[in-house]
Amino acid sequence: MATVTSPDLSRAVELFHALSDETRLEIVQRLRSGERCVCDLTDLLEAAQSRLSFHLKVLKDAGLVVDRRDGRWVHYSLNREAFGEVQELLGDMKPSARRLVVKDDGCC
Amino acid sequence: MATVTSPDLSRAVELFHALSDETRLEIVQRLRSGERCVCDLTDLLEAAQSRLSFHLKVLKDAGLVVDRRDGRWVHYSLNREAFGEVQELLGDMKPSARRLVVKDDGCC
DNA sequence: CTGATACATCAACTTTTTTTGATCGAGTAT
DNA sequence: ATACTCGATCAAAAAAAGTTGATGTATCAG
Repeated sequence: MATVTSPDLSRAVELFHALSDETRLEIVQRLRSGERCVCDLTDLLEAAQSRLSFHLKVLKDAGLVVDRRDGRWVHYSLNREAFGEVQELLGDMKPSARRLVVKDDGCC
Repeated sequence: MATVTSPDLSRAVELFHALSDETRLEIVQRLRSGERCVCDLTDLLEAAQSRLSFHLKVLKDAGLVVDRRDGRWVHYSLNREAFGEVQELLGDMKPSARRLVVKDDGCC
């Protein structure tokens, strides 16, 4: 049971970073309904192909999406596990319900 | 019931962005156990005061932390609500358990 | 083989974010 | 008042992230 008290902050940073861009969140939205090829996404988002490729790579590197080659198309889809990972991280970060009171003898 | 299908992506971006930095996540960790003044944090994280001030502002603007002035000290603490908001967003983003199959007549 | 299509990658450039050091204001203590 | 501390803010510099257009690679069609 990893608490976020010491665990890989880097991993959390990577995941949150991947989710901190509007284009990437739009991609995620589109993928919610199922897998899509890049060409679909360029149409749907009206974005340049190299731009989408860039963002898909960020998402893929973070593990949030996976790709599947099919002939000359590459289909991307969400990776349920990674999203679970984010939720878990978040659970660890949330202030505990009954939070410890820090000895408040004056301050500093 | 807001699905992430149209809702404020901007808000999601703001929240995820605030969480996508190592220094800020360290701050969040420290605050888990209760409120802290900036001076505590500069000690704990061994970071320059203006640097912490900057990151605290990012967290505060996103609503993830709140501050409370007490004499010449300012105490920061986590805002449980905002973390709940992130969890909710995430729930909306996660691929649905049984995901719709997109008509896959060829492609594109 | 030749041409076309889907996508990745690269380099140059632009924009945004982060760091640093200095300065300012408010609150305290003497 | 004077001096000191906590912390916000600002400007300049550095670093990181994103965009764009061109080129490369693989696959498919003819």
